[in-house]
Amino acid sequence: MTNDPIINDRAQLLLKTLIERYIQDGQPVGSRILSRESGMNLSPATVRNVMADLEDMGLVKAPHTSAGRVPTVRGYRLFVDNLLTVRPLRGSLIERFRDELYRIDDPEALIDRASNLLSSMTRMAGLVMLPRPGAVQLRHIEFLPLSDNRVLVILVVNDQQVQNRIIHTERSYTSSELQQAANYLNSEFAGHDLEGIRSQVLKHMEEIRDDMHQIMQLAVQMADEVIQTSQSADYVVHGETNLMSYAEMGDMDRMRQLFEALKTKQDILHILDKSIHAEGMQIFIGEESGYAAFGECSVVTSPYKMQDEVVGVLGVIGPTRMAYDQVIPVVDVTAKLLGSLLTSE
Amino acid sequence: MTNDPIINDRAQLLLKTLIERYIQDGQPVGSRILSRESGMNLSPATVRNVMADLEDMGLVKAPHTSAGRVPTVRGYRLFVDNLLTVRPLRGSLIERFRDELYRIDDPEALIDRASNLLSSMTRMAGLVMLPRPGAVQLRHIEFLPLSDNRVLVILVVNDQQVQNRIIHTERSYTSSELQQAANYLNSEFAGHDLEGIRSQVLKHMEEIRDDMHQIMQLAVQMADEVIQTSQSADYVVHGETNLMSYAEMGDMDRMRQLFEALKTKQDILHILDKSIHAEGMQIFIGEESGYAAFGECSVVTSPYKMQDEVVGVLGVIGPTRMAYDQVIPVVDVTAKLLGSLLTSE
DNA sequence: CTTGGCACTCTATGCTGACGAGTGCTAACC
DNA sequence: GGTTAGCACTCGTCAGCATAGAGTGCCAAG
Repeated sequence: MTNDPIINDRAQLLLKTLIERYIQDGQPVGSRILSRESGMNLSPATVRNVMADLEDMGLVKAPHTSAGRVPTVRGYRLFVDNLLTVRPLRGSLIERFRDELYRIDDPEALIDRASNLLSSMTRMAGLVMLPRPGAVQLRHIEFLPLSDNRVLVILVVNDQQVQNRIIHTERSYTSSELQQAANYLNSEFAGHDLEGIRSQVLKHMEEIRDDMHQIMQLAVQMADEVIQTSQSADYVVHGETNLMSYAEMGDMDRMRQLFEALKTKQDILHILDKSIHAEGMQIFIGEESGYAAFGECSVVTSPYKMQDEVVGVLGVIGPTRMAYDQVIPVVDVTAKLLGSLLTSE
Repeated sequence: MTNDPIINDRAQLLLKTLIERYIQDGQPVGSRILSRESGMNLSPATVRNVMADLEDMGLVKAPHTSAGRVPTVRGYRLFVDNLLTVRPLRGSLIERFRDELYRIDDPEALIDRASNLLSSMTRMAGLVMLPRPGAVQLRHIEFLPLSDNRVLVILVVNDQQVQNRIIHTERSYTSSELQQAANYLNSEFAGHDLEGIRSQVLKHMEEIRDDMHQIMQLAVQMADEVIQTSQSADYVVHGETNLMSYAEMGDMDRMRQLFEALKTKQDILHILDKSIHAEGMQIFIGEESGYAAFGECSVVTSPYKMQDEVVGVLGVIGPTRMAYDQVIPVVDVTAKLLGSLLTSE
C-alpha cells in the first residue's frame, strides 16, 4: 500500500466536490463547474492548477486533453477513506427496512428478503452470504432404508435446519436395524456438537458388535458430509439485472464477465471472505478486489452478527461510480437489522 | 392460425437459401448472393421478382429500401415447419453426450448436467424443467417439537425426496404426543398416495379424541403444502450469459428483460408448460411465445419421458437467428438420453 | 416467364469546418 | 507567494456534404 498523498484542505474539498459531481451525472468535471460548485470562491484558473496537482498524484485523470477530470481508483479510495460524509438514514426509511424484514421467521426467507432489500434500495445488486453455522448441534437423526443398498439419512441440526443425503452401503439394512442405530445416536448425542460426536462415535465403536459397527460408520460418514456442506459458503444475489442499466457497463463483454462471476460464485465468495474477518464495513473499488471481472465495479460489504459473533457478510455490488454516501448506511443498517433479527429467533 | 401461403418449389428453395444464409452471417441477403447460392441458375433479376412475392406474403422483409431481405417470423415458421433439413447428429457426438451424462445417479445432478450440456453444445442457454412427480407417495413422516409452539415436520415422499416445513400450532405438544401422531400416520398410511391420505385423515378424525385431532389437522395441513410445492414446477438454466454475445441482443434493455424473465421463471414456465402436452418437439419463434421479453428469441423444446410417461420439458433459448438444423437434433438427443437415464434408475 | 439494363433509394464512410468545453501557461495583481 | 484574467491550443462532437456500394423496382426486349 502506498501511503495517502499529502494534499491540503482546499485540494481535498475540490476532489470531494469533483467526485460527488461525477457520481451524480457521470460526466467528466471541468474547472468551471468545480469553481462554481465548491463554494470556495475560486476562479476556474486556480482550480485548474489544483487539478494539475491532483492529476500528478494520480487521484484524477482526464479522458482526453480537453475534457474535465474523472476520479481514478486511487481518487475514489481517498474519497471513501477520508472525505466521505455519510448522512445517517432517515428514521422513516429505517422503519421501512424494519417493516420489510419484520416477522419473517424462516432464516432463509429472511436472508432472501435482505438481499432483495439491498438491491431495491440501492438499485444495484444485493448479496447476502449465508450465515456459517458456528457449532452444528445434532438435534435428531433418522435413517430410512431405500432400495439397492441405499440409506436415506435425515438430520436435523440447530433446531430447524434439515439436511438429507443418500448413502450407499455395503449390505442392506432392515428398518429396525436402522431404527436402532438412530435411537442410539439420538438418545446418546442429541444436543451435542456434531464434530464432537464424530470422535466419540469412533471411540464407542470398539465396544459395539460388528454390524452395528457399520451403521455407526455411516453415521460418522454422514456427520462428515454435513459438516462439510455447512461449511462450504454460499450467498444469495438479487437484482443483478439492475447492473445492466448502468452506462459504464455498456460493454457486453464486461457485463458478461461480471454475470459469469456472479454465477460461478467463486470470485465473489473470495471477496466476501476477505471482509468477514474485517471489523466493520469494507469497500473494494474497481480492480482492487483483484479480479478483472470487477473492473468499473465496486463492492461495499459489512459483516453481520448473530449473538455477538460474526456469521456472514452482506453487501452490494455496483458501478465504481456509485453513491457511496447513500449505499454505506443502507448496507450498514441492513447488516445490523439482519443480525438482530437472526439473533432474536 | 393463418394457413401457410402457397408458394412454389422455386420460391421455397430461395426462401430456404435465404434463411440459411441469414442464419450464417446475420446480414440481409441480396438478390445477387441468392442467385449465386441457390444453385438454380437464376439471374438476380428473377430472384428479385420472387423476393417481391415473398415480401407480399410476409415471409421476408427488407430493413430498408436498398438492403437485402431478412426473414420475418412467418418466414422462419414456414422454414422450420416445411423447409428445414435436419441432419442427424454424428455418432461420435452422441457418444460424447452419453459420456457426459453417464454414471450420474443423482437425478438432480443429472438434470443439472443435461442443462449444461444443452448450453455448451448450442452455445446458447439450456434449460431443463424438473420432472413433475406423478403420484406423491408418503413414505415416512416425522414431527419434532421446537420452541414457541412450532413443530418441524419432516416428510419423505417417493423414496428419496425430503420435504420439511415449520408449522405454528395453537398449543405446544410434547415429543411423545407428536411421536404418537407420527406413528399413527406412518403405520396407517406409508406407501399411500398423499392426496388420498388427506381425505382419509379427515374421515378418521371423528373417531379420534380431541388433542390428537389437532395433530391430524397439522398433518393434513402439511400434506396440503407438500402437494402444492411438489406440483409447482421449476427449471434449471445454464449458460444464460452465452446470450450476451449475440449481436441482435445489443440492446441492453432487451437483454435485461430477458434475464429478468429467466430469473422470475414465470413466463418461461408458461412456455415450457405449453409444450409439455405437445407430442414432440416444439419451436417458439420470436413473439410467438406471447411474451415481449422474447422478442428476437426462439425457444426450442422437447418433452422427455420417464417410463413412457412425459414428466418434463427441456430445451434451449437463443436468438431467432439460430442454427435450427443443429439445435433441433441436440435437443432431441438430450431429451431421449435424459429420459432413458432417468428411467433406468 | 426470364433477363439485362437503368434509374433510384438508402446506408455507410470519410472529410470538412464550426463550435464548445476545457486545458496549460504566462503575466499581472494583491 | 498565492491568485487570477487572458489567451492560445487541443480535442471531441456534430452537422453538412460528397462518394461509393449495395440492392431494389420497373421496363422492355428476348
